Amino acid sequence: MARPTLGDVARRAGLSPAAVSLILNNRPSRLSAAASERARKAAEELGYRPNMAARSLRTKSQTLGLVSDFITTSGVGGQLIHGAIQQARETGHVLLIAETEHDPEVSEALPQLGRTPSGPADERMAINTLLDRMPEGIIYAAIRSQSVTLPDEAKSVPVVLLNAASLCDPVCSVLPDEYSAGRASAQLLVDNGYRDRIALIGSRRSRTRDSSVTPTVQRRIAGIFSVFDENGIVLSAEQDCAVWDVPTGYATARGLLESGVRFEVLLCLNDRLAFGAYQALAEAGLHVPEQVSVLSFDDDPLATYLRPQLTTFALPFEEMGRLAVRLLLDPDAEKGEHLVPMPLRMRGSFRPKAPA
Amino acid sequence: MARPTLGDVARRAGLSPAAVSLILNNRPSRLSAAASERARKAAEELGYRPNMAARSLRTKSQTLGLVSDFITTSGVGGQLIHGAIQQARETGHVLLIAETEHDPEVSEALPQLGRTPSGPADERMAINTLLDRMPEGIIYAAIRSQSVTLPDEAKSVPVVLLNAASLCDPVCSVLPDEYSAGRASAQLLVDNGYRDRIALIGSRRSRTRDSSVTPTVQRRIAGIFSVFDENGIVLSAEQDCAVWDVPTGYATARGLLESGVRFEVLLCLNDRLAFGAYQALAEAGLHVPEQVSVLSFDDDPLATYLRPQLTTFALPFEEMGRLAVRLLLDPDAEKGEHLVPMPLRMRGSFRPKAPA
DNA sequence: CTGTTAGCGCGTTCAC
DNA sequence: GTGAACGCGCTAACAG
Repeated sequence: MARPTLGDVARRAGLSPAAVSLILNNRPSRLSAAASERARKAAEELGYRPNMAARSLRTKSQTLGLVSDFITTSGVGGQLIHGAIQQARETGHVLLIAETEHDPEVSEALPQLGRTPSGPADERMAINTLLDRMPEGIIYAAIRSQSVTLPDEAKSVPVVLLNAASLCDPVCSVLPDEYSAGRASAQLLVDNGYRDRIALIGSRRSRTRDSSVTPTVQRRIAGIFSVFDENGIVLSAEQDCAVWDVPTGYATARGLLESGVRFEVLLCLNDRLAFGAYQALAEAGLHVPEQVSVLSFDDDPLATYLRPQLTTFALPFEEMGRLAVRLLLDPDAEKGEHLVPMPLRMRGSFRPKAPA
Repeated sequence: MARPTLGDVARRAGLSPAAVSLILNNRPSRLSAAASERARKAAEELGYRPNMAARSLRTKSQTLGLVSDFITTSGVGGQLIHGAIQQARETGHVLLIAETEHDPEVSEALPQLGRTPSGPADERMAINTLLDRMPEGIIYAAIRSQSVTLPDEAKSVPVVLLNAASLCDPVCSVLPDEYSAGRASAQLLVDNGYRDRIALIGSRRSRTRDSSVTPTVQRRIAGIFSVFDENGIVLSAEQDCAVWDVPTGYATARGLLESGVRFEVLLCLNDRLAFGAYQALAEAGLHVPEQVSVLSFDDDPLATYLRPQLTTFALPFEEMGRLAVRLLLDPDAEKGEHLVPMPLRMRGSFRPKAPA
């Protein structure tokens, strides 16, 4: 009743294990067609499957490691993993997952330093636990860090950074194309007739400690302003937000409304801010999109909960997960940043400017 | 530069690999203290770590498999995985994750049958891919099925069902304690003075095809009514909902308001319904909790986005993940259902009944 | 007492 | 077509 081994198959086929191995792996050899036939038949009948643990000792393990510090956070970790699993499966690979108990406070306190050179202890531990299983490569996923420094341990196998970049190590890293999405959002306004009465919520002129905001979103902001600048557009209002969460969105939008500034478009730098803004707009009796169009980023699940649903540029987490696996398995993959487009989810909160 | 092996350590310590193995594993043996010292020192200096792939051939793999059909869904998969990883780490185990491409439509179409006896092909494939790595056990997580039938493949190692139950196989299964939570919600109303003017949104008197609703939530409903019945409480209104999503919550609550039924408490059977209800209440100019207290289930991330924040009974996914791993590793674990309490998250949407 | 050798577990690969 | 070695670690039997 135990799992059949190569030896079992060989015995049944009247061959040696070596012969069966060659046959089942389609190795070039001069084994007779009859022998091949018998071997395959025996394997089939026994339901033989090679033991990967044993095979790993000599060849590839067909296993990839994924280390992350945010599987639990914000629900998006799931999408990233989902994409990676899907892609891995296409090549018969399986994902081994570990989490670092990354203390957000610590990494927030040292934003410029990134991490200490050798990496925190538990991070090294997590990576080592994976390496012990001989993965073919490791995906290093992070949410709170722009400049990751890889622990030495990680360098013994191919590494791809997921949602993170490294300043020191020459590795592949997969990131959302924030800059292009920023540009696209501004361009969308221009193309639809909006040139003034545009308000923006969530800029980061001042330093912040909000751990939920990835440094890469600075590119989002840069993209937005690059298009506005090119078109000579000046914002009616630009509100800094220290934190990108719902209460802040509410408070900021409310402040904006009370200030008396008029605007027809509200560009929110993420969906949670937009959610808060919706609450403030509703309170003020303003209708979306009739009186105010709202545009946002992230495509958080809540974007479709809102009424009207939120038009937003999606963080392409699933596709990022897939790409990370592809890069990991591709020996010719170019080092450096690989940007994944952030697709526009056009929904009810946005409409073209009404003719004057 | 290659990873040091047991042989490397032995050579450096001037011992045989066998001796070093005995020492590093703290096996009872009569090796001298001096030899132990040397072996440990050599291992330390080389940064030796045993190769789990090789070790798996002889002993335990320290690896657990997790198969699921919903990692990607609703963001809660992450919490389940998070809990499992945490618990696994405490015993030095690592998680191997696979996803089945489970077609919701198919399983919805056959609710009574569960799954076909042998399980869908890709599910078996996923399980086999895991088994090839010799895990010590497998966690089988599902979201859309009450009565799972395990593929034969899964029976060669210990199995724990996570968020699923089986009618045919005698296995451990981990479930949220929906019945108790249902009772607790109704009891909370009673204890706070509410005996009438209670409306409920989301009951399931009629059949449904909503794939987002686990059959176990029937217990949630049963729990609620058990307490109401015990206390002779009759609902002012009870609204069926075919789907438990935001638009349905909105439409249902709106219908309720338009019907003219008066209520001081709105008991929603999940947070998405509650979210929709909030929208309808706001439109009608009703304030939460001053005029209507709202109580719900799930503790979806959006529960804290709402204003006021939603009082809700949380699905204890992280703890469920932990428990699944504990049960898997405990040879004495009792078969059958293991229920995890659903803790009350008391927030702003609920307040005791005002004295008359 | 102290430590080693030989063989196992499973699949792959090379020399014959 | 096969025997034997190998990858790595564990353990029963054996030798000093």
